[in-house]
Amino acid sequence: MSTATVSRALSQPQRVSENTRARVSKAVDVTGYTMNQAARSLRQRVARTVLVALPDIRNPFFSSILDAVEREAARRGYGILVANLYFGHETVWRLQDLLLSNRADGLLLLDGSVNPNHLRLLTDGPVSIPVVLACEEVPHLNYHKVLTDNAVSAERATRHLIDLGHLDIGHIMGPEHNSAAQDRLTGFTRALSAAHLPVNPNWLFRGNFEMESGFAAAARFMALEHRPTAIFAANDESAIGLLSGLRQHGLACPQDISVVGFDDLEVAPHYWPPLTTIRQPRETLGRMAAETLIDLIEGEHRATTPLRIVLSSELIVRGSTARLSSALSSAVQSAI
Amino acid sequence: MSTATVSRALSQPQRVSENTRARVSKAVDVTGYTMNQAARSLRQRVARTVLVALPDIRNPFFSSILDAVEREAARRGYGILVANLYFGHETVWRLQDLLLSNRADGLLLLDGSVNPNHLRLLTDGPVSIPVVLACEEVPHLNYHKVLTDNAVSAERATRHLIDLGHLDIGHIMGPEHNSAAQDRLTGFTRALSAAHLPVNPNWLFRGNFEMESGFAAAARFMALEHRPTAIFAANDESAIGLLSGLRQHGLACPQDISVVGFDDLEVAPHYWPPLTTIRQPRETLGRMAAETLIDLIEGEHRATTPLRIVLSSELIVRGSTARLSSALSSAVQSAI
DNA sequence: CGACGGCATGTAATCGATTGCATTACCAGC
DNA sequence: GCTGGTAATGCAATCGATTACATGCCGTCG
Repeated sequence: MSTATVSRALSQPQRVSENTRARVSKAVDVTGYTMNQAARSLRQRVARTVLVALPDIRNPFFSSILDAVEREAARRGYGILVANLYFGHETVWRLQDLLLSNRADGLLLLDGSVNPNHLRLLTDGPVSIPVVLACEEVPHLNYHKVLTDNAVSAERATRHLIDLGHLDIGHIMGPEHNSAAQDRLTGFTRALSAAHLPVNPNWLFRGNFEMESGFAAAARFMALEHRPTAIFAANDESAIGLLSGLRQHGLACPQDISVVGFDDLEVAPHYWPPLTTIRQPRETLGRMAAETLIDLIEGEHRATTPLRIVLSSELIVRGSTARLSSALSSAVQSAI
Repeated sequence: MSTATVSRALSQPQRVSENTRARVSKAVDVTGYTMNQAARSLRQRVARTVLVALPDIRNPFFSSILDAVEREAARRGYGILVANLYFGHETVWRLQDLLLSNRADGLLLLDGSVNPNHLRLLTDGPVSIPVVLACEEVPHLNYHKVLTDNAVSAERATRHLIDLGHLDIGHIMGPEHNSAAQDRLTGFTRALSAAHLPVNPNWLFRGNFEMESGFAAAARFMALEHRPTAIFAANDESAIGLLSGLRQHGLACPQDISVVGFDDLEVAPHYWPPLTTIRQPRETLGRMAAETLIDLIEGEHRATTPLRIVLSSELIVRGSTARLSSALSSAVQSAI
C-alpha cells in the first residue's frame, strides 16, 4: 500500500475502500503511528494553531476567556499559542514573527492597547493574516470583533448608583489607551449626563485595571476635600483595591461609600462586601471569538464585511452598593 | 547565492563571510523574509515549542506560573502550547498526540492528578519525551521536578496557629489525588503531632482548591457541635470561600476564628480580613521549570539522575489570624 | 463489442529549510 | 610554482505528508 493511500485513509476516509480503511486503522493501532504535524503544515501551508495575544494572562478575567478559547479551538482541532503583551507594552513584532513563520494561522487579539499601525502590517502586508479582536477594540481598525457592550454596561452600572440616590459619583478609570476603559468612561459620563449630574474631573481616578491602582486611588480619594458617595470602578480588581484602601482609612462600604465593579470575577461574590458588578459572558465571548477566527482561517467570512458581535452583560447587585443615607449626601447637606 | 548559504547565514552566522552575512541580512530586511518554521521542524525534527499542561488555567496561581514559563521560553526562542487538564479529568491522550506529532518537544506538567501509568507511556515508549513536573508531584515517577516544599510550608502555617494559642485546628483539604494537597495535609498533621495535639477527623474538610468548596465547607463547619477555633486551608481560594461562608453565618474573622491560606494570591492582601498565607515563589518556580525542561530538550540533563529542585516559601502574617482569646477556647472552656 | 465514466490506488512532485559532501578560492610555506 | 590546508560556498538529498495526475479496474450503456 502506498503512502498516498494511507494519507487518504486518514484524512479523507470516504475516498478509500472499506477494506483499506480497516487495514490502515489496524496498522495505526499496532504501530502507534501519529502524523507528523510539521510535514503536514509544510505541505498544506497551515499550522492548525491560533495565536492568542492578551494583555495579562495572570488576570483571571483573561485567563478564563483563554480557557474558553482553548476549548473551542481544541474542539475544532486547533492548538493555541499564547503571547502575553503586558497591556500593549510588548511589541507586535514577536507576534508577526510567529504568524509569518507559519507557526500560527491567525491572531486572536484581546489587547486593545497595541499600536494600530503595527497591527495593520499584519493584515495589509503581502500576506493577509486573519485577525479577530475580542474584548477590546483597536481604534480605526475595521476587523472582525467580538465584544461586550462596555459603554452600555458602564452606563447601566452608573445608573444603578444614581437610582440608589447617589449624586456625587466618581470613577476609577482603566489604562489610558485602552478601548474598553474608554468605553466604560463614556458610559459613565453618559449616565451622569442623562441624570443631569455633572462630571467632576477630580473624581476621575486614573488606574490601570490592576488592584494596586485601585489601592492607590483610595489615598487620592481620601485627600479630597469634597468626596463622592459612590464610585464606579472600571473593573473588579480596581474596585477591590479601592475598597481595601478605603477600609484602611476607616471608611466602610456600603455604609460610607458604594462601589460598583466590572467583570464579576470569581472572588466578587465572596469578597466583603460582596461586590456589585457587571457580569460579562466570558465563556461565550471566548468561544465565539475562537469560532469566528477559525471560520475566518478556514475561509468562511473572508469576503463578507467584518463581523461585529456584541454580547450583552448583566448587572449583578450585591452588597457593595446601598441606598444613599441622607446624612451622608453632601448635596443634601448643602441644601440644608 | 544558494539557499544553503542563506540558511547558514541566518542560523550559523560565523560559518559565512562577513560580506555574505551583510548581503543576506539586507535582503531579509528588504523582502521581510521569515523562516518557515514547519519546514525547519520537519528537517530538524524539533518544534521549538513546549507543551504546558495545567489543572486549571483560570486559577491565577497557575496562570502566573504560566506567565513566567512563557517569558523564559520566549527568551530561549521557544513557544508554548497550553493544555488545560481540569485537575486530571482530561486524559493524557491529547497530550501524547501533541507530543508525538512533533508539535511540541517536551511536556511541562503542572498537574499532579494525572494517571501515572498513562504518563509513563510518554517517557518509556519508543521515543522518550522530556517531561518536567512542576508544583505537584506524580507518585512513583522519577522525573525532573521543580517544587515548593508543601509539607514544610503547611507545617509552618499550622505552627503559626498553634503559636497563637489555638488548640482546636481544622483543615480544608485539596482534591484527593493531588500530591500538593496530600503534602499539605501531611504538614498539617505533622505540626499537630509535634505539638501533641490530636487530629480530629471531623475537622478535615474535603475541598478541591476552588472557592466554592471552601464556601461549602463553611456550612459543614457550622453544623459541627464542637468547632475548631482555627483553620488551615490548603489554598487561598478555599480560605476565601470559607471566610465568605462563615461570614454569612455570622462568624467574624479573626475574632471568632483564625484562617491561614496558601499561595498568596494577588487578592490576599486586599481581602477582608487580609489573608495570612504562605507565599510561593511563583515566578521563580515557573522560570526554573521552563529552564529545566528546555535544558532537557536540548540534551543537558539527559544522562544525569533526575533533578529535584525544591524552593522554599514564606509565611506572610496578615489579619486573618489572631491570638486565641481565652473566652473562645473550647479547651479552656472545658477546663473550667 | 467497444467506449466511457467512476472509483480505488499508485507515482512522483511538492512544500522550504537544513546539512553531508563536494567544490572552489585563497593563502602560507617551502 | 607547487602543495597542503582552511574557509566559503554550492549541490543535492532529506525530513513526511499531501495531492495532481496517471493508471488500472469494473460495470454500464449505446
